[in-house]
Amino acid sequence: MGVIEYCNVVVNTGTRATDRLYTYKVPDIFIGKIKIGSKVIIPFGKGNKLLEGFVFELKSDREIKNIKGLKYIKDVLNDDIKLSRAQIKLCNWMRDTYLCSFYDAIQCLIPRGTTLKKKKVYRINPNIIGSLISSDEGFDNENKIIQMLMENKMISHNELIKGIGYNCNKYISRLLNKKIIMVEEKFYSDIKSKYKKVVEVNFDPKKIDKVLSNMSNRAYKQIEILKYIARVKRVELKDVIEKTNTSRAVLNALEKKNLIKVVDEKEYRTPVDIDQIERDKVNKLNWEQEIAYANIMKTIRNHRFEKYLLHGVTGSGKTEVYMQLVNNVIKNNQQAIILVPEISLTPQIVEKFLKRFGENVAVLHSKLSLGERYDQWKKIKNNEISIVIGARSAVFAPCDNLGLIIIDEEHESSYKSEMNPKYHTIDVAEHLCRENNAVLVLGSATPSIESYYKAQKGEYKLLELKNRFNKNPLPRVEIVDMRVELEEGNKAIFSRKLYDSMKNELLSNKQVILFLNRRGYSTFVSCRSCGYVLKCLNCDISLTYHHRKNVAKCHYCGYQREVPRICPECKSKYIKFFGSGTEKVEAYVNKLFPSYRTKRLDIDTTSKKGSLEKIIESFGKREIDILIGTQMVTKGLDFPYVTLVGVLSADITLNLPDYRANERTFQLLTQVAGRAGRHDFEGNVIIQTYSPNNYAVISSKNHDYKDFFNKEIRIRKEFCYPPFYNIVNIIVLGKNERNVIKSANRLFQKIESETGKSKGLNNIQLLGPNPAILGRIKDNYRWQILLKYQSVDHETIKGIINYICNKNKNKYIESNVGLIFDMKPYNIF
DNA sequence: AGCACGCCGACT
DNA sequence: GTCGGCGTGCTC
Repeated sequence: MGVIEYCNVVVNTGTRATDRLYTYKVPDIFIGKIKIGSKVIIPFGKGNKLLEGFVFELKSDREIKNIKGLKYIKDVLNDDIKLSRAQIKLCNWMRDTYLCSFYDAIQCLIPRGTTLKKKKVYRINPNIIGSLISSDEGFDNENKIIQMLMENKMISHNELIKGIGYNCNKYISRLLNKKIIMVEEKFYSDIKSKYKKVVEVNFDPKKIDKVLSNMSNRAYKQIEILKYIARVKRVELKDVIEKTNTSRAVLNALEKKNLIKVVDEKEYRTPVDIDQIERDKVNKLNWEQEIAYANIMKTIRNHRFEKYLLHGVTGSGKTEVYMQLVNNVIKNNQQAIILVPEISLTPQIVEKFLKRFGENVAVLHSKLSLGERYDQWKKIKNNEISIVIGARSAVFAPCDNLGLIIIDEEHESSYKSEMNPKYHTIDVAEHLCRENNAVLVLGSATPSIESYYKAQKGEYKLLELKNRFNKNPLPRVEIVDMRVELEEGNKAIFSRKLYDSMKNELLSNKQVILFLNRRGYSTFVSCRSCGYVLKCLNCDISLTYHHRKNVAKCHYCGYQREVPRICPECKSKYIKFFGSGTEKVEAYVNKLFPSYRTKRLDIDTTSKKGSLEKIIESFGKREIDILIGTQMVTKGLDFPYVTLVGVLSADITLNLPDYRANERTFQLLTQVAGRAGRHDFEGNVIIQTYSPNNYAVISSKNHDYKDFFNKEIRIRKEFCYPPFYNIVNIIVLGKNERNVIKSANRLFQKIESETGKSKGLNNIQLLGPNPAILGRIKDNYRWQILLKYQSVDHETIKGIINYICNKNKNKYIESNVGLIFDMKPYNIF
């Protein structure tokens, strides 16, 4: 191989149109310094605009076909963010898997705020600087600008506005025309590394007496410092000054005498105050935990890639298993990533890890500042931290030495990104573990149908924890048929059973959690008398009620119908859209139980920073008797005095316009029920519903996951849903509605003909093009095309979509019409 | 995205 | 005969 003189760069132009590698020549000064993954500045396009890019490949002259006409790399930013080879591999994999651009993928892997921005800076034309004085009299503002530029060599546009005012543009352009001043563009980033000054001893500390004997008697402050520094050897500057009661001047004198060294050291901003946290001891595992632990440990020790599904009932002690696995991984000098559905909703698991592992844990959460995030990234990259805990984006933590990824509550939909690229955390984690010969552990009390199916097929190794950690029984679950309540004259949202139980528990000083599920934007049409729900005949999905047109619509295939006046099933007139009215629940509870303390836990009451923690804390201290909450109460809460959980209506999730509605219901009911009776007191759960015979409701009452799985998997097969079939959603969007519709139609036809031509593709369903349910977002019209096909055909279909939509985009798509791909949609909204 | 090239109509 | 409208295509 010849000398590395060329490199292939991904350029950040901000469009998909330039989503490929561009070859640049490496100037001599950068040969050897430029690495794969380096951030570079390159000239691009006709105007040679300077842009940021990342080196994806290095090439020798022999490997480059078309050498003439190449431009040169302008700069290599070695102090900036750098991608590892593994990360570049991950980018390529993401682009291939999710049909996103290189830069979409890169954006996931680097800390936010590190993408360089540009600003205009002005300076005086150096050629005229001598002849400037006393000319141009009478132009006050122009002179003022010149004055400012004489004082500071360079001034940004913003600073000029501050000094002169918003009308400064016209003076600037006059000065530019007269060639008195010049403009140029400068790169900057929102994040700067923070440095601290550190003092180091610069003589042999053992020979301190000799050094001291050479000091003047008058230099008592210097002597003080020398004694101190000989003992500690290295200390932060501000600490020496404080401890020895001296000043910077004294240090300067010592520095001059070469007795100490003052160095800049990168300082990390630490978002968690570790000292405040008391440490926790290792708990002994019970035999079920021990089996799971030993199984996984064996693979970790062998450095083999393997995927485990840890199916453990609520309260079975999965976290303790996680922590002991992590402990072994870090002892091996490897890194571990622990993913949780949402960091703010799972403070208890985060706390457990901090108590066990202290400052070796990086907690990545959405409230970190850009600087904190950047520091954590660098710390992980430099292998100074071994454990990363965070929500889905933490899967991209730059661990070069990965041994283990744990995904807790793996069934949660928050692991699916709804931003571009619309990745699934489990897929990314799987890829990373495969590349690193690491182990992936998916944990859940209610595994997703897809994961459990994979476990059955042997793709995941299944490990089970069937008992609660402290041998407590699972709570007793009762179903209340709300149709009967209506029949017997109770039109209230509380059944008599739930009301009585609440009264009982509260009287004996216990706590109650009420769970209600509010999904404002999607309501369904149902009969309060018989429980009948309007569904799509093709898709077996609840129809969504649209207020404006008074119609019910299918989100999958676009089928729509009028809302009937009387129930087609039982002829009653109680058929209408399912009103949430959930804001009223709190008021209603207050009216029913005026002497008890009630608190609501939802997005409204927890939007303020720290308010969620506050509510949970005071609930833990039993300052609240009744906690009313949305999904937030289903996760992770672990309080001994909670003996009753009431689900106000299982129907809201049961009738989500989604093929996962039953799965979601089973998961939610099981999770929320798991909050009751975790410690010394027995737990009770009451589920109110209009569909008491639904299999999801019944299996969750019986705590029977397998029963639910067996019924659900049959329906998935029958109605052609995952895991047997896969769905792809292509969103066509743009500001011009006519162009969007035109493109969507052309795209649809092309996909139809291409998939028709491909041999061996059976049972493909193409739905659309339909306007997306949220038809207009940020001034963009959105239409969508859904493809449903057998999972085995995924690669073929992906190839066809990529060929039509990316490689030949401008043949079928109008300019300024964009495409977004969702290769595994969770929500068709 | 931007920027140049190019083909067509309006106007000095 | 020239100026400028915007559709088209490329960016190492």
